[in-house]
Amino acid sequence: MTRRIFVTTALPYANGPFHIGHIMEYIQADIWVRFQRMRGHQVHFVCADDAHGAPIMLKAEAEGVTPQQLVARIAAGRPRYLTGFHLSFDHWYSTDSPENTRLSQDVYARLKAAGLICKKDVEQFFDPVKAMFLPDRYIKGECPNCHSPDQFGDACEVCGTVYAPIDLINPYSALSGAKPVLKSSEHFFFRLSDPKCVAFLESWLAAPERLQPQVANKAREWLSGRGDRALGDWDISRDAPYFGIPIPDAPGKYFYVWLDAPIGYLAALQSYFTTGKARARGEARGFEEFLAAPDTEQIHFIGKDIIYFHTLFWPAMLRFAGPPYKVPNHVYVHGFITVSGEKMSKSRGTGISPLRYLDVGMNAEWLRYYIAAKLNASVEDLDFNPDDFLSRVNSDLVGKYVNIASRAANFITRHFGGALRYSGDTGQLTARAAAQAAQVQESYESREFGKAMRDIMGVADHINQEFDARQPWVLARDPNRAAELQDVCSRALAGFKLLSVLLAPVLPAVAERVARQLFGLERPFRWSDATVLPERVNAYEHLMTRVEPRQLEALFDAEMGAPAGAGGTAARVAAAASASTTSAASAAAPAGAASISIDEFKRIDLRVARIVRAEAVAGADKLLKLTLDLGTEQRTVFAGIKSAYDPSALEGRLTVMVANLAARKMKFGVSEGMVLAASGEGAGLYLLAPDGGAAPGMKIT
RNA sequence: GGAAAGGUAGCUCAGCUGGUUAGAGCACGACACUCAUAAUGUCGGGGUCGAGGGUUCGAGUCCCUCCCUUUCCA
Repeated sequence: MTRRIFVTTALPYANGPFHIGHIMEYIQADIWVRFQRMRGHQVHFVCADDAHGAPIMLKAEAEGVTPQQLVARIAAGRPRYLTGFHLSFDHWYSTDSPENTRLSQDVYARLKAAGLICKKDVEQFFDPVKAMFLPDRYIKGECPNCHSPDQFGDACEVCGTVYAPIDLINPYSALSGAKPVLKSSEHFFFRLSDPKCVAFLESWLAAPERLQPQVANKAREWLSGRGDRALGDWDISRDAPYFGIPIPDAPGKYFYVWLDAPIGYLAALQSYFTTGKARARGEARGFEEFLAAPDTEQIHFIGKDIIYFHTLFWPAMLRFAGPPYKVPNHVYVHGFITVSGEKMSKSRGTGISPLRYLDVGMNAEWLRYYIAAKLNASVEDLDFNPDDFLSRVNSDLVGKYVNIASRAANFITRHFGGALRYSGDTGQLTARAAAQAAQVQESYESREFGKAMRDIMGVADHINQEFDARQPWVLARDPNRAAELQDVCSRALAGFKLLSVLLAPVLPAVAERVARQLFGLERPFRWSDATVLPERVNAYEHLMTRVEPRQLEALFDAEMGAPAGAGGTAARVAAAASASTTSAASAAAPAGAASISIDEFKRIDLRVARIVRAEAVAGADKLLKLTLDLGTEQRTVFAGIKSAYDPSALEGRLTVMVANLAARKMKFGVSEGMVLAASGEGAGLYLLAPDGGAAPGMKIT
């Protein structure tokens, strides 16, 4: 039976380019989608830019453009990523669209008719200069707990206390600097706490297989909260000025961006239908009929940071809006991606830049494979480790997989003109392939991609072993054993075809080249090709190059300029990152980008350190290897100060180091921080030193 | 503070409902091989499965306590 599947990824907020977290989510969903399509199922894979909300409005204002212009500019940059990483979305749309306006207002009207909308007065901070209510992130002030200055209105970044903006001491507007005043306004609420909502969600969450167990548990926890953790109603309105969708019959009121963002999934789907693309995919029904159909599977891939919205608000909205709206069949949640074990910090950088990855000439399919190899169906985080990436991609993809075609096809081309021929019984061969394909199929279906990749590489190992055992290079020297040689190579190439089919969801471009060029098919692989023995091959052309360490260096090095005296100890920028839709926390950059706040400065752990040993580095003309004593520990730091200092003159001196700089592997060893030095236009480097009396380990504030 | 997930070889990770000497890949060492853009094969070293208790004939796998990491608390 052909499944009809409507798949989305989380809508990315349109205030900036994609980061590696977005790309990871899209790759995960894309692999699953391609797998389903290969199985012959009908998949409609859509996404959209999440365009509304205060951060975009304010960012546009700061840039002197309209929000629409800002969003259009961001949207214009999307295709490069989508094609670059082989992401097979059928349609990419925007929440700032007529479809979304109509759908959002429709859903709202239905919820209102169902008695699930209520109004309450809310007292909020108001910026008298900008004449607008301030979101929490745009109010700053002194933390009521630890008294750190310049903290955001929702939580203190220094001590971690969570509070309301009203609790801040000496609050000020991050937009105008003005002192905000409390002002009351009528807000609209979605009555999530209504008993019928709660009852519905309890049963929805209880459906087996609908959600990962951890996710369902988390949602249940929220649902059954007591006391101050009790389930609250959801504030869905914002006052003008606001970039969003107007609430019908409520002048000056707009839907909160999170109300219309998930509805954007449906708006994108509708636009996809009206542009005729759904028909092209073989869907004859109209948008509403498709959406309402019981056999339509609605599946959302999201990051773990937006579980609340997708497992409580979203299904409840859909359920009580009624047909044609239908609740999601599955919400599949993934963790974050970290880089070298560190998470991203928005104030420190954005991790691996996906565009830079492409620009330095790295192959998108390497990343797709690497991510697939480390993904499973749980909500766990995934780490991008450069060394691991290098060895994994090179040995699995080039050494094991691609190599099979290379070593076997050459014999066939040279000795048999491309013809494959199998001696003896091939039933066992196809039966084994069928069993292996079935196992991998199950892993793809359940999003256990790591297991799928392990199993596939196990198959590749097997093929290599059998090939080796029969020593075709020896057979090739004996004309009497030609049939044997042909059999060995044919079996290896049948195996290679099997592998290519199994890897096709992950490596779509390579698989298509294999299908068309090597095996002469006139279409890409289908899943059923896995067990069809090939009959001939064309001359082998190389399919994939190895990852060069140099490329990884280029990927990371240029992320940040190397500060003077640091000998290139630029931090390997960490990246966590979910591909989330609007986060209430996504604040706009403060005007005057060059300045940083005190809390950003405080992230840098500067310490007094004693240089206990300084030595020249063999083979490096600028570097000195320093051993620094921090009082409690010793660090090795490579510093580019050889031109200015004689090593022996440094020993015993006190200086200042950055103690929390991510360790960086250099040619000569690992540098665990950097020392600070001054330099001007000309030659000359001047190491910083504290006044007398300072001791190693002291913090510089 | 409340809650969740995780802590298994140098690295990245498998280990389902408890059952023989704890597995894979990479890295490392030795050997073999030479068809392959130095790929492949064989063998090997290496882990008191975060710590400590407990249940059990038997625990990485269940229970308790603690430590560490990450995350969520709209």
